[in-house]
Amino acid sequence: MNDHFFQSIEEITKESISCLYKINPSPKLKFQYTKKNCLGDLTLILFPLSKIINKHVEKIGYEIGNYVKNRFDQSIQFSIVGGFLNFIFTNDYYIHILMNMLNPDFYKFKISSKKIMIEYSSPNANKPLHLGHLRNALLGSSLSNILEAVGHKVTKIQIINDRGIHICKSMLCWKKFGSDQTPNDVQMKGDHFVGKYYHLFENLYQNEIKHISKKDPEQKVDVPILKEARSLLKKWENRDHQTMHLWKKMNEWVYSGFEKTYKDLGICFDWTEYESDIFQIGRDIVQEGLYKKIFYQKQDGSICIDLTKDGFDEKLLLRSDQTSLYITQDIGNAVERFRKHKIDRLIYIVGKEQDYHFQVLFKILKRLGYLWVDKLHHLSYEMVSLPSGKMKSRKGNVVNADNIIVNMIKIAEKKFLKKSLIDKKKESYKILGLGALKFYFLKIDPKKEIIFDTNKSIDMKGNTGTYIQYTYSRIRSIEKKFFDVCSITHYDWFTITLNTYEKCMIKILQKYPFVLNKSYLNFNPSLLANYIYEVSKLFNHFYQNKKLINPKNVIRSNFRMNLVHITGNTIKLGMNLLGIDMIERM
RNA sequence: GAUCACGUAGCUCAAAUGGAUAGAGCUACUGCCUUCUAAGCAGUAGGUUACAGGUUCGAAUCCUGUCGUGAUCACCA
Repeated sequence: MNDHFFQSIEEITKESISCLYKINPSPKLKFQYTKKNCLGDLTLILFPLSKIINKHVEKIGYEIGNYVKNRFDQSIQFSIVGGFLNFIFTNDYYIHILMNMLNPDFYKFKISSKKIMIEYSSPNANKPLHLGHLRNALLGSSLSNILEAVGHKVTKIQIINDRGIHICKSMLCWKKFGSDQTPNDVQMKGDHFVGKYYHLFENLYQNEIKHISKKDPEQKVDVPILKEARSLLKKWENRDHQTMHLWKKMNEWVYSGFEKTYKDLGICFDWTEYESDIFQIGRDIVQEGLYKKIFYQKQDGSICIDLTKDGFDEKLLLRSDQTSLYITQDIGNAVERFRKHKIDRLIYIVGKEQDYHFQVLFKILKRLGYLWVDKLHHLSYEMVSLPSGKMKSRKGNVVNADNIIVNMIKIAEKKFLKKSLIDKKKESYKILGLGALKFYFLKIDPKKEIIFDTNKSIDMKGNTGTYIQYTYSRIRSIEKKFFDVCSITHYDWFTITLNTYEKCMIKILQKYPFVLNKSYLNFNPSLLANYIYEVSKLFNHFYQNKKLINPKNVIRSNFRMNLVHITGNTIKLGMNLLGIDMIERM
């Protein structure tokens, strides 16, 4: 066997250029996978080279092509179309690739090994998680998996907003109208229970401001119910015993509700931060910045930074009464996270409505002179909306995550009962329903809006989680069948002439590390999701057109089973990184 | 109004960061189960990539402008 088989064509091509044209260091080469309808497997784009070498593209193509072909002892062929040098793998080369993939090392990556902290989900402690949180949490969770898969050490955190006026609103209403009921008394999830009182407040408030004239909007802040909420906040700030007790109690209800939702979704965190613990941090840094004249103090005592030179406005960092703001906390928290945990990167998964906030935050930290500013990343994602438009809590059209989860599982059960589901278990419906839901959310590019139609629910055909699940179960079922009718032989595959389906499968399976890396570099799980779909689709073409098991041709059946097995593993590996469980039979 | 993001088939989404003839699924119609799982496969139909310029060997992708949608523009979070 020749070593060249496991050396990449890219490397040999690079070598050819320094050898043939004496260019050092060799220029960045533009490789791509050959387009579907062109002959070939890997393509080198010659236009940029032609400029550097100052020769006609075709001439360069022949020279490089021949060099590579010879170095691979003719097991790579090539053709030139326009400015594209297409390398064509021969039969043997494909078989070598397959054998390479059978080595478990193919799936072990150490692309990079950094300590990365990733913050996601981060809900308010006064209502259940909704579709927006669902997208956020699924993104964060799967991205964490992807980061780990390429070798990073990942710390997953959520930060719960458990203090402030909005928390006092639900507390107030429970005090007034809750008649001492607990979630248990009414058989409700704790977060839904508390959310009920939060919405009650909003309704009462809307009712009170209805009569306020538009000419005097300032009156809105003076309506009785809001005054009451503010006085409760004051009590909380003064650590009034009763208020603290109620606050803790209600928060615990909410957290137990969150826990259930997260558990259903298979989402977890390494730890949770609470704003009530950290909202004061950052004040020292603001004082320090003031001392260093990076910030300035206004007449009323408030502290600001002027960011107009950077295209932003003036930003308030500490109120005139010296209380801190969200940004104050975020400054302090970022500094703390780097100092305490010695992290190399910090990723915030937060919706795009906070793009400006993060731009300003990063700019302020830069002005303060922190060198790790470029290690911060805000992964911004578009909103989830309904066909009727945006979800707005005031409009009352917020779809909570629990309802969707329950609904999906129900749909799965209903649909699958009609089919010949082999594993008629509750657990299977759950996996199938949630898998469809998660895939639906993750296959879409984070920066694109998701329009979620609860009536249409989620498709089970075509580019869906269910399609992939079905393909996977089919694969496992074929493997079982194989052992019933065929025996295992040793590799003797070089006598086999591969057909197009087999070549396509090998080609796409070989892309897995490339796709995973791309997914990581772009912080984008949708790339992986779309790839898994592609793998499934190609497999189904293969399956429908070729008989995979044939007891009369044991060698070929063995070869195909190895290919099938790798396909199944790749699908499972990828889906698991998306946070989706797979079932073996359906 | 200003800033930012997005605009691809009737609908939902792709397109290897500037590459070859822009691809899938849904929907509609036509075929394929005595044979490894038909939740599948094969086929037909559907496009001036919002519009107009520009940059170069080459643009859905980069630049400028216009239009449309959304987000942000608090001593809110």
